[in-house]
Amino acid sequence: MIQEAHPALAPERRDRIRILVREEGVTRVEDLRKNLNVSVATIRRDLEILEEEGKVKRVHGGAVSMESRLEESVFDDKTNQASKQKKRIAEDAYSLVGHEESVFLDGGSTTLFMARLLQQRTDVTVVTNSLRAVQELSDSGPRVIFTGGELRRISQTMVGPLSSAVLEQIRVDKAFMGTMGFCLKNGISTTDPNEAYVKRQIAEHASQVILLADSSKAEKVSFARVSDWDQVDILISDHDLPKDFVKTLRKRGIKVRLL
Amino acid sequence: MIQEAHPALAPERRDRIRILVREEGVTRVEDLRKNLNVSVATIRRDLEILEEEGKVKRVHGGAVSMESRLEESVFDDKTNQASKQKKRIAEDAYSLVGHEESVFLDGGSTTLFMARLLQQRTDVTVVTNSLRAVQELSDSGPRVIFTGGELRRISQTMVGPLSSAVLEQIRVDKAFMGTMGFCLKNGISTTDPNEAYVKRQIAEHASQVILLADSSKAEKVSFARVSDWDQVDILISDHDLPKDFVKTLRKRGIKVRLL
DNA sequence: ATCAAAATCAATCTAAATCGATCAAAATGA
DNA sequence: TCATTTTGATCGATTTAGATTGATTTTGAT
Repeated sequence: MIQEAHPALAPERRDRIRILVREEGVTRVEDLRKNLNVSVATIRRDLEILEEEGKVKRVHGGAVSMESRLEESVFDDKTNQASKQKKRIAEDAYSLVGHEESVFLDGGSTTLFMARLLQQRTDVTVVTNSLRAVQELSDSGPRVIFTGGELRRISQTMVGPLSSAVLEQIRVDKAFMGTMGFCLKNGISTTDPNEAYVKRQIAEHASQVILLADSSKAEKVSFARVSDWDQVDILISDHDLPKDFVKTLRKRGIKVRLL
Repeated sequence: MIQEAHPALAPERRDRIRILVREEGVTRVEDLRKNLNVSVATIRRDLEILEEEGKVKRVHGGAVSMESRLEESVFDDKTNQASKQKKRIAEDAYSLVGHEESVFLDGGSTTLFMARLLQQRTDVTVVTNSLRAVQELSDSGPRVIFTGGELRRISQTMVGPLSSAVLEQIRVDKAFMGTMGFCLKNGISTTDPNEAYVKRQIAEHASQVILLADSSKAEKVSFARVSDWDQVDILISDHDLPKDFVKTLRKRGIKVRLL
């Protein structure tokens, strides 16, 4: 086996693959092989792992990124474990929506599943800054209030100061929020400061804040800080969440629902 | 089997097909084949899959897009004379959009054609309260500012007091407005008072108001009054507009462009 | 309306690319 | 050193794409 001077460590290589795939949208195995100077077998093994992690979707000849953009496939991908988890969380969250309540729906795939469930309801009011959520509800369903603002294409959400203009004028019973990461020490965080700002503002205008996040987001910290745990009333996650993590949160008075 | 240097991955190719079909409204198999450099058999197989996914509808000789629900009614209908007229008007209106300008796009099918044209531009800012326009521009294109508000399902626009909260904070160089009816005596009118209110507000915040309306709307009066003619700077319509109608408007200082 | 020619389609088959499983070689860490 | 993990190579199995052929649909002329 011939190795180059600086053989990348496995996780490092996988991260490079993930980024390459994300940047291209889709990438073929052969291109990755040439790029990383390893055998196709290695690439395949890496892709297999990345698929389990929900980062990419494997297709014949290569892989499609599941991060950002083209992930219209979140719905299609029924086999994906991560996707199933999100769906379960969304269903549980939906069960919390009471009669004639008003709710806020954040961007992200978990809340998108919720939007789909809310299609059946006509007694509630849904406030959202997620373009996809609005699309789900644009034919029929509840009353829909959309926060305006500037379109952030990567997340398909509306952000920025103009969103605030609308948000300042409303209150909701329950805010269902997604997140990119949450940890005990630093609270909740996401990638974009503008989005973080919108989330923070919503949290302030909601009677109850419900965080939807599968365990893969645990102990991860993103660039933009959203809020501390004292803003959160309920966390809905899954059983892979570390026990002491759950314990600590409950001690702080946060209801934790594990699915 | 002969392969070229960079054969597109199957999902990538299908996505390109989906987009090509969406952009054209309807596309023939043969055109897709030439575009993508694959055999017709492959195109057919792809269309079969896209049809299962509900993205396109297959017809003899090609496929029709099922996305952007408007295709069904408006884009589809290439033979429809009214539709052609609207497209011409939209193209003329688009030619008025200068470099780095900010424009407002109203709801309605004519402005939707404009949205489609604006997809290519990245130097402008588009403000709109039309959900469909945002959908057109959600993948790529100019900066998009969406007015928030309550979703009015029938027109797929955002209306109500919350829209105002955003509109009050912005100004545009040009506002492109559709209408349900316009007549010399009563000015411009539309069906819904909420929408009329939004239009009025936009007109006040635009340096130039450009009315897009084919001649079928002439001398029609709808329920909700939008504004008088003195608000309008340019009218783009077609040659079927009565001559004295044009004359009177020009006398009042309104530029009239007939196509 | 009817028919025939042309175009398009669906089904089948073949070749090529890709994949998954397995095993051997290499690297890693105790 | 030896055990463990990681990587690379091989080979039969699977998937995909292109070509062919007969069936179906559309078109245009009567």
